[in-house]
Amino acid sequence: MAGQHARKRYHHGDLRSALIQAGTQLLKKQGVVGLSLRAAAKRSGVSHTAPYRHFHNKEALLAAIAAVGFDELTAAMQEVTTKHPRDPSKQLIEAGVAYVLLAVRNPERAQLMFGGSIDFEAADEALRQSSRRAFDGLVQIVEHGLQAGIYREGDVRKLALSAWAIVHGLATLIIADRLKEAASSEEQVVQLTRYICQIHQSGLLRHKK
Amino acid sequence: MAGQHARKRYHHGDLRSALIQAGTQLLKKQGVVGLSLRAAAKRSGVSHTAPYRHFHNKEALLAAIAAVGFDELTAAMQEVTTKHPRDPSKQLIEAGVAYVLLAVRNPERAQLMFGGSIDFEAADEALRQSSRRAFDGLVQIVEHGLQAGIYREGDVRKLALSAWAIVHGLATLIIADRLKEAASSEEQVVQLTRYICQIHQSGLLRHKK
DNA sequence: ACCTGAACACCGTTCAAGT
DNA sequence: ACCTGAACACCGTTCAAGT
Repeated sequence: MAGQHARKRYHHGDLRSALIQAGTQLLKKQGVVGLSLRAAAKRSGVSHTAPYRHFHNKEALLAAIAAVGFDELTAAMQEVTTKHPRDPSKQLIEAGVAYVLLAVRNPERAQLMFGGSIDFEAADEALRQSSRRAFDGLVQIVEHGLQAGIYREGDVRKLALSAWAIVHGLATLIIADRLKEAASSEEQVVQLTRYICQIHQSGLLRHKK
Repeated sequence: MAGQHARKRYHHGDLRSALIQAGTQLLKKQGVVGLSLRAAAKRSGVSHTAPYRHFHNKEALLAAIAAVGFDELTAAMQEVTTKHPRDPSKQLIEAGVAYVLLAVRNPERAQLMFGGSIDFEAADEALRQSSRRAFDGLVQIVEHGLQAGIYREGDVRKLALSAWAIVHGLATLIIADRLKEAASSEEQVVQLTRYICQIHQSGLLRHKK
């Protein structure tokens, strides 16, 4: 009879986590539009003003949900790096694949992370760090390539930015459903991402003219 | 004394255009969040239900605003092509610059165009065409390069997609304020875009190993 | 044809009050 | 400390009714 998501104690216990979880579920099921503070509160069995004890406003909840995504992304990058040690070329390609896969597997959350609904300048320090760590993972991979002498000379961060831009663009285009025919199955997405990343990496390489 | 945006006739005359214009202004001033059907109606001097005579729902107004952006993008691409005839390499770089500049000069609208708030699959045929034409402009530029024999062999659309992804990603990152230090002035944006596009294009070129 | 006003079911946010 | 309920100023959308 009791609400399935409600807790019975007056003090919830861990409302903050419950709201993040409820928000993530709402996001997955109803999209960014269906993610409201009031709905997350209801789902957590709490009044619609309770969230304000834990989040300054709606954007703070969105930021917390996005931060989880950036942490997962950072973890995925590190996994790729350790999985292919001493092969910076493969690291870069597979980091790209990981980036795009994370997006297509949770497009609603990716839209939150990448879609511009969150003002990163004004955001929580926690979110800023989470998102920066993800980019730093990419910078390190490019750094490996530079140290191995396979890439052209240049500012590491700018070279890494070019890699970031191409996977970010691809991920964004896919989740915006702009590439329906070219990237419908996950397998197609992986193949396409590898192809695109290889073109890019070939631009990064030292070449004899 | 009369509302500055109001018209006096019972029939507005061109409410559809007025709403698109009002919406575009609201978007520029208040961001996507401030763009409501009710606010656009008020600004056009009309009741809050009048827009439904011209737009099936809110998303249809958003789509109409975005379509203007895609048409401008297509025009910018064509301008680049005619400005640098018989130089597909320069065409590709400058098309990238045009793409990114269009975004940074109207970031709110770009967020609408690229941010995933619009479901392109379900959208108006007009919007679908507008956005496809913009991509086709890029495909043509890559096609020129292939015909000139400067690029590696490959599926035109996939090669063009790689170019699309990198400028799209760069534009998206910039308007999401994720590149504050590297791209604050418009001049910096142009330089950075050229640099990134050159790396990418170098990956597209035929190379002697 | 085109527009209005009332109504409905939602929002985010604030604030005095309760436990 | 943490939570509630009422209140405010908004939304998008529908629908009978007006010109």
